[in-house]
Amino acid sequence: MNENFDMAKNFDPQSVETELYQKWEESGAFKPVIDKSKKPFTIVMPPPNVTGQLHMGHAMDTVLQDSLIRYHRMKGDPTLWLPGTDHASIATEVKVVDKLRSEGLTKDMLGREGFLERAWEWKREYGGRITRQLRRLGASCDWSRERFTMDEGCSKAVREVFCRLYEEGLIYRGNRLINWCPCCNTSLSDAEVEHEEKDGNFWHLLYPVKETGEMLELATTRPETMLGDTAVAINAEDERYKHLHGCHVILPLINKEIPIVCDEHADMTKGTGVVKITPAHDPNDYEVGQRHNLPLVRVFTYDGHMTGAKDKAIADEILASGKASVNEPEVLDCGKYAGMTTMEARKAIVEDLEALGLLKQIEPLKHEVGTCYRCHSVVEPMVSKQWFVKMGPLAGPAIKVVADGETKFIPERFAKTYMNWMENIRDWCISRQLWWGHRIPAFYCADCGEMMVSREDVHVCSKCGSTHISQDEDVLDTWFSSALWPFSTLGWPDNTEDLQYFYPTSTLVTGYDIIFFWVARMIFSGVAQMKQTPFNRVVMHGLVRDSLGRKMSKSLGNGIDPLEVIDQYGADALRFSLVMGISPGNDTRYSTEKVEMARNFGNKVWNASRFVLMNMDGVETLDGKELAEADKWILTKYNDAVREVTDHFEEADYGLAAQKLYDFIWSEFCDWYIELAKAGLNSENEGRRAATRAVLQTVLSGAIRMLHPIMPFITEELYKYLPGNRDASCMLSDWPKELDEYNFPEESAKMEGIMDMIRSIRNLRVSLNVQAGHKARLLVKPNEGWKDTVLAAEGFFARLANVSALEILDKDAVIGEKTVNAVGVAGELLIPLGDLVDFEKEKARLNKERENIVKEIERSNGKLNNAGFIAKAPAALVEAEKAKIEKNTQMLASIEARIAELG
RNA sequence: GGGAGCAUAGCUCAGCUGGGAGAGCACUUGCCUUACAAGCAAGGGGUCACAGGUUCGAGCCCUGUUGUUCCCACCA
Repeated sequence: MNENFDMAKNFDPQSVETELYQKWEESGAFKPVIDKSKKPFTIVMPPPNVTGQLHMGHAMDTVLQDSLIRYHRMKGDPTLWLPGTDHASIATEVKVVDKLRSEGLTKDMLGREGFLERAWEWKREYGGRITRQLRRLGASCDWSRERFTMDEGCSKAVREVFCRLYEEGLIYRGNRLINWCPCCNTSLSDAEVEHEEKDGNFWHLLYPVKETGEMLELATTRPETMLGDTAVAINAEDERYKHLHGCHVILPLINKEIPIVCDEHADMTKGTGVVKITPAHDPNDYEVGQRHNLPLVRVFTYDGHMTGAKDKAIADEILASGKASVNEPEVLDCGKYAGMTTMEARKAIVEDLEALGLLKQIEPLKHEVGTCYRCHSVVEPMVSKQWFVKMGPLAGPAIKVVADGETKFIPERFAKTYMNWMENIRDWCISRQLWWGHRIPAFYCADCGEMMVSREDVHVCSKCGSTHISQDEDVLDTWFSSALWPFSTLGWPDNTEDLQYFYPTSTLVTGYDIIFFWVARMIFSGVAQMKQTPFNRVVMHGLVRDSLGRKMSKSLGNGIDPLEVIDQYGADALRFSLVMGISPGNDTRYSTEKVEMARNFGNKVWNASRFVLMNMDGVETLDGKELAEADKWILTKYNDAVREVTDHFEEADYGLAAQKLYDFIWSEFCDWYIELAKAGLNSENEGRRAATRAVLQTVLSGAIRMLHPIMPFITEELYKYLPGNRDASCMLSDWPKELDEYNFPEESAKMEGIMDMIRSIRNLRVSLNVQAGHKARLLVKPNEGWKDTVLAAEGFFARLANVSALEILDKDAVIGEKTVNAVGVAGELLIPLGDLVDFEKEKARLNKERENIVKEIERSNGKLNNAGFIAKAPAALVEAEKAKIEKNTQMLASIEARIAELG
C-alpha cells in the first residue's frame, strides 16, 4: 500500500472542472493538426442563437458532439469541431425591440442605422454568454475557428450565394402569396409556419346572383376576407349550377359585381359546392385567381388591420406609376371597416351580413390554423412582393445525395422524412421585413427603376447612370446563412486550406426538429455550391423533455437550467445522465434521479481508481507476468468492452456505449475483479502481486480512457494519478485497443464457474438466515476437470463468501453431518451448518429448487423431441440443449438425494 | 387527409443479424467487509398492448386492431 497516497476521498467537480477546461483550451489541444496523409474528422456545431442561453437541448446536443469528437481525437484523427453562433434574425430583433420599448423607444425612432447599432451592442453584451456556457459543459471545440453568421466571412459567403443563385435564375423577386406574421411584421417561409388546431366556425353566407336574383350559398372560415373576393367558383360539372355559367354575383356590403367562374378547385361533394375566391389572401384562391386572371384585392394591412383610404392611395400610386410588377395587388378602401383589426372586422362583417339576411348559418368547427413559430400569432396569407429561391432545380441533386447514400441519416427513418419534404418542396420565401440580418444585395434606381443585384454595393445605376440608388430594405431569412454553415465557416468562397481539408464534414449531430429548417437546406446548398454533400452522416437525436414527458418551455416554467445541474452535480454527471440509456432519434426525459445515478457512477469510478492507485508502486505492464484465472477473466471481459464501446462510438450509438461502460466498470471490474484482486494483492508471492497490479493498472487505464469522451473531467483528473502519467492528458491519450494476446475464453469460463459458486454460497447463507459474521466450512465435490480450479479459488471463497476452510470430496463421499448444498457447473458444494440451519426451511428451499430443475428438463426435452428443432436448428444449439439436460439431470439427482437425507 | 414513432418490471427506459427477458430508480432482507453508505450482498416483481400469420423457435419478421405521441398537408 502506498503510504504517500493523497487522493481525495471523493471527486470534487467544482474545484477542478473550470481549471481543467482552461488548461485544455490554453494548450491548443482543441485545434486539429492538419495532416494531409490522414482523413480528418469534422463536425460543425449547430450554431446556437448568439444571444441565447444554454438549455437542456443544447446540453444534449453538445455532449453528443463532444463525445464523438473526443473519441475521434483519441483515435488519432485530425479532429475539428467548429463552433459558432447564429444571429437569429427574428429572435434577436424581437429582444432588442423589447429592450428599446422599455426605454420608451421604437425602431422607427432610431432608424435603421441607430437600431443596428443597438443590436450590435446587444450582441456584444450577450454574445459570449452561450459560448462560455458551452465551455462549462466541457465542449472541446476549436474556439480559434469560432464563427458568427454575420461576421465578415459568413456575410461574404451569403452575398456570393445570393448573387450566384440570382444569376442562375434561382432567386427571383415577385408578388406571391406568402405567410405574413402581423405580430413580427414580416413574411415567413412555409417552414416557419406551425399548425395549431383552433376552434372556429363555418359561416354560411348568401351572395345574390345578378342575372337570376337567386341566392348562392357558400361557406367560409374567414368572413373578413370577403371584401377581397374577386370571384365565386363552382365546378363546371356541377348540375346544380349549370345555369349560372357566365353569370355574376353581387358581393354584399360593397355591392361589387364579381364573376362566377368554373374551376376544379370547387369540390361538388363539399358543402354547397360553391367557393368564394379571395386571391390576395388565400393560397388556393391565389391559384384559382392565376388560372382565371382575376384581380388581386388586398384588404389587410401588414400589421393586421383592414385597409383604408390611405393604403389604397399608396397602392394606386404604385399601380399608376407603371413601375408596378406582375401581380401587384390592388388595395381596397374598406370604408367603415378600415382600421379595424381583422378580428374586429370579422365580427362587424358577420353582424352586418346577418342584418341583411345574408348569413344563413353558423356552424362550429375545429380547424388547423397556421401560426408563427416565433410568436404563435395566427399568420395571414397575403400577396406580397418578396424574394424567393426557386427550389425545383436545387431539390433534385439534394435528393440524389441522400438516395445514393452519400449522406446517411441515423436513424434511417429520417431520410424518409427528408425525402418526402424535398420531393414536395415549394419555393422558399427568403426576404424578411426586419433589420437585423444580411441585407439583400439588390439595389434600385429611383430614376429608371433598374434593379441591380451585386457583390459590391452599387452607387451608380448601370442603366441610366443615376446616383439615386437605394438598397433593398429587407434582410434574408436567418436560415439562408445557416444553410451555408458547413462551408462558409471553412472560408468559402475562398479556396482555403481548411475548406480543402475539412469539407465535406464527417458527421452532423442535431435534433430532428430542425431537419427542414436547417439540415435539408445545408444539403441542397452544399451540393449546389460545393458540388459535394456537406456531411457524410447526420446523427439525429431527440428532445430532452421534463420528468413528466412534457417539452421544456419557458411558458410552462418546467425548464431545468443545465448550469444549475452542473453546479450541483458536476458536468460529467450531467453529461453521462444525458447519454446513458438514450437511443438514436428518440426523445428522452430529464430527471434528477438519472443525474444522481451518473454522479454515483462517477464516484464509483473515482473510488475504484483510488483503490487501485493506493496499491500501485510504479508502472507495471502485463509483459511476462504469470496471470491467474481471475486476471484472464477480467482481461477477456475488458477486450469485450473495448470492442463493444468502440463499435458503439463508431455507430454514434452513445446510449449503448454508456451502458456498456457502466456495466463493465461497475459490475465486472469493481464488483468482481477488484474484490478478487484483493486476494492477489495480499498474496505472499511477489510475482502474483505484481501480476495483479499490472492487470489492475492496465484495465483501469483503459476504462478511464474509454470513459473520457462522455465524462472528460473526472477521467482527465484521474488519469494523471496513474503511474507514469504525471504530465499526461487523458484527452490526448490513445484510444484503447483490444489486447489480442489476452483473450482467454476457457479460463474465463472457469472463473465464472467459481463466481457462480460464490454466488451460490452467498445465496445459501442469506436464504437460511446464517449470521453475516459466521464463517462456514465449504465442502466441494468438483465436476470432471474442475478440481484444480476450485482448489485455487480457496482464497476467493474465504474473502468473498466467508468460508473458513475448503475441503475437496469424492463424488460419492458420505458426509457425516448435516449440510446444505447447491449444484453448479463446477460441481456440488456443501456447507455444514449444523444447528445454524432451520431444516424445514432448507427442505422448502430444496423443493423449490427441484421444481425449477424439473421444469428446465421438461423444456429441454420438449425441444429435443421436436423433430423440426433437431433437423433445422444449428447443431451447436442442439448439443447445448443436450448438455443442459445432462447437467440438470445430475443436479436433480443431487437435490433429490438431499431431500431424502433430510427425511 | 398522408406519413412516422412508441406500447417491455411500480416508474423511466435499454434490448445488436429471431436461439432461455435487462439496467437505473423504487421495494424487501442483511451488512459501516480498511476504494466507495453516492456503498456491499441477497431477493421480490414482466401473458414483452391485443389478434392472427411466417418459423423447429418471435419482445424482435409480416398483416390487422387498439391506445398514444409527433411530423407533414392549400380542404372553402
